[in-house]
Amino acid sequence: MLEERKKKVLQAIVEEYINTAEPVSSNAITNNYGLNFSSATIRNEMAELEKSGFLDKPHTSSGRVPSEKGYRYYVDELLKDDNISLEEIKYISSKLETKVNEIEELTQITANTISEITHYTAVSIGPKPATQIIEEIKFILLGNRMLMAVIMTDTGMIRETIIKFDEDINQKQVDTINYMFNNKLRGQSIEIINRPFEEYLFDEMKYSVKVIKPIVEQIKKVLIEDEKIYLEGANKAFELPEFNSLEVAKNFVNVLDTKEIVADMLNSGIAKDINVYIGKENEKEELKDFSIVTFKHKVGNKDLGTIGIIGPKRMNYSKVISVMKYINKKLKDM
Amino acid sequence: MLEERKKKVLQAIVEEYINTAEPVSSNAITNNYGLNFSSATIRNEMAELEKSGFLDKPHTSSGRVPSEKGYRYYVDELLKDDNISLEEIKYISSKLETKVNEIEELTQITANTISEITHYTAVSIGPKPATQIIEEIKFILLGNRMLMAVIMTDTGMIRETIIKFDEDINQKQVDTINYMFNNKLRGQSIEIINRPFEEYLFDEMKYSVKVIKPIVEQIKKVLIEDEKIYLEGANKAFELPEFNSLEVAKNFVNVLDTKEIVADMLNSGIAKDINVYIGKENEKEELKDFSIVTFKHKVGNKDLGTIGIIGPKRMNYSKVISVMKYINKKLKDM
DNA sequence: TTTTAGCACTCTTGTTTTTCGATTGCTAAT
DNA sequence: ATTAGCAATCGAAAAACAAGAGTGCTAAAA
Repeated sequence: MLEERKKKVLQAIVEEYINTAEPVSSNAITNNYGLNFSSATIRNEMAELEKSGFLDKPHTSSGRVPSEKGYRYYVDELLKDDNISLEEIKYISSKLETKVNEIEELTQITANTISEITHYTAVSIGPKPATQIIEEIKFILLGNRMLMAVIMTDTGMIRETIIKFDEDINQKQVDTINYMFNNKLRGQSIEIINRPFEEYLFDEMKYSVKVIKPIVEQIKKVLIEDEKIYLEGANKAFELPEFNSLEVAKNFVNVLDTKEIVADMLNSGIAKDINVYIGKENEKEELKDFSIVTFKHKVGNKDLGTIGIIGPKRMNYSKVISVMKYINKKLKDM
Repeated sequence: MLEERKKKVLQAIVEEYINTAEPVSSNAITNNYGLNFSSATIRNEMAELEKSGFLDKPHTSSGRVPSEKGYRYYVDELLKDDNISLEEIKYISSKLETKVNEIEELTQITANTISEITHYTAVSIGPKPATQIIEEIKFILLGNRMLMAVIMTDTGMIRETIIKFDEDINQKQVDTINYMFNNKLRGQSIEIINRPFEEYLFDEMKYSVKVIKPIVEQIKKVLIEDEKIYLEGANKAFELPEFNSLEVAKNFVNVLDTKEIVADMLNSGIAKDINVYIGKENEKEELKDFSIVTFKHKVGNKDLGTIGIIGPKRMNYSKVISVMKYINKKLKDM
């Protein structure tokens, strides 16, 4: 679609801009990026790239800046995804070999690793409840009026929650509850918990609404409503020049502080393992000044959690995507 | 120590500055705050207050700003701690009446409430491990190679963690572990876990290092190393004019991102229920531009968690302290 | 003795003007 | 098709200026 030289010019401008955060002049990329032409020639190419929407110009007499279309073309067609050094590979390996006890811990460590290598802020979230199957559920009596429920799913996720009662319960009752719930829930999708709780009542009606209802409600809360979101390296963003704008900085803090935005950001884009959203491509208005790269940690069809990198549109896509691809391979091997 | 009128002037300047964030001129406080004097008189007082270190002047021809000494005097001597409205009281009550299952949840809700009412950022941390007594510890077998340990303490804190093994364990073994650990740990301070793990070995040596060691290590990790910190309303700070300075904003995000700073900030100052640290009074260099007010949630001598408010030195101490005092009373009644 | 009116002086803030330099687009030569 | 050359454009930084807010001091008033 673009001639070879135009591609080179676009790539040069994107990469130069990613490095410098300054509008790129025709002079800056001549005799570089394999562009052995005079600045005048480059200028002509730049003018045409601007006309077709790949570049923007902050003002008449300034250099060029990639437009969102420009970034998109770069990401889709020009970017190299082997931008990862031996040291980085070693570092990743050492981090991922940490012994973890739970799947969500691994997702967190991965997010932390990506953040450290790319110097962008990372957020992570556990697997989506809807896709998970309940493998076992255990009730443990704590004291006389407290029950802990531990739910294990097929993805290796373990969630626990505490339920308090107004009256004493004994071990025999707990055994029955254990049996009842496992009978109803084992092998079912987590979503089943959304059904009216009456369904959990036994015919015998031994265990009344008083006992069953709070259990179901609490399990629902912890499994479906309470999406745990982890944040890594929020302060890293403040080193970037785009954060000299109060407006942008404020917006950023706001986004990270709003759970719903982050959750949405991570949950959109189911298609691929790695998804890139550039500026206004993001559904959420609040993210229009940022780029997001999400990475779905999957094994087969099983969703094990999602990690997102949030940074300026002038993000080092090549580095981020390279690291994610490498980690993806690494995790699949584990 | 200060004459009555000087106190009034100081108070007026502190409160005016808290409201406006602008240096306070002699004119601004005449015929106000009970100061029915001409601006010239006030000017003389201000000059003397400055000489004795209670006020600062950004430059020769500007109004006055409280110094840290000024704020300190205000907090210690002048501040009113009944700065709380009926609506606020109602709101607090409704929030604190939420049914919680765990002590740390209550601390979080309290932090959230304080943050919402004062519009400052709140951080919270659970009770200090050192002060807690282990009441019970339960081990639950999950699958064949995983153990969940649930530890309950006298403060109502419940912590759970998962331990993975390389080989199968059976229920009988779990029962023994249960018995062993409760035997050793029940009624002891959490700190006991810091002792060399060999002490947990039975004479019979039935359960080898292989089993005991990972359990002790994991419990140690979750109880002592892993201080859970919660953050409420980080974005609120960005509404304040002092955060227009990139420097300050950056510092702030950095502080909140560094667990150790926050933990230290919350753990210092054991003396009173409510502690105020103004600017450089904070031990940590990073906090020198901020004021911290911490609130220790205690029942008797038992530490149940700490909540901290972080904001500009120009903090509304009166509001913050009033709210905390009210909440303190309210919590004690529960 | 205390308070206040009056005024010169200081310093910040905001605005306008000027300067400087980077970069472009176009034209004409290569 | 490429490039050298150059006028034109615009922003960013510096300089110059004006306005205003506030002080400190002095001398008069209470």
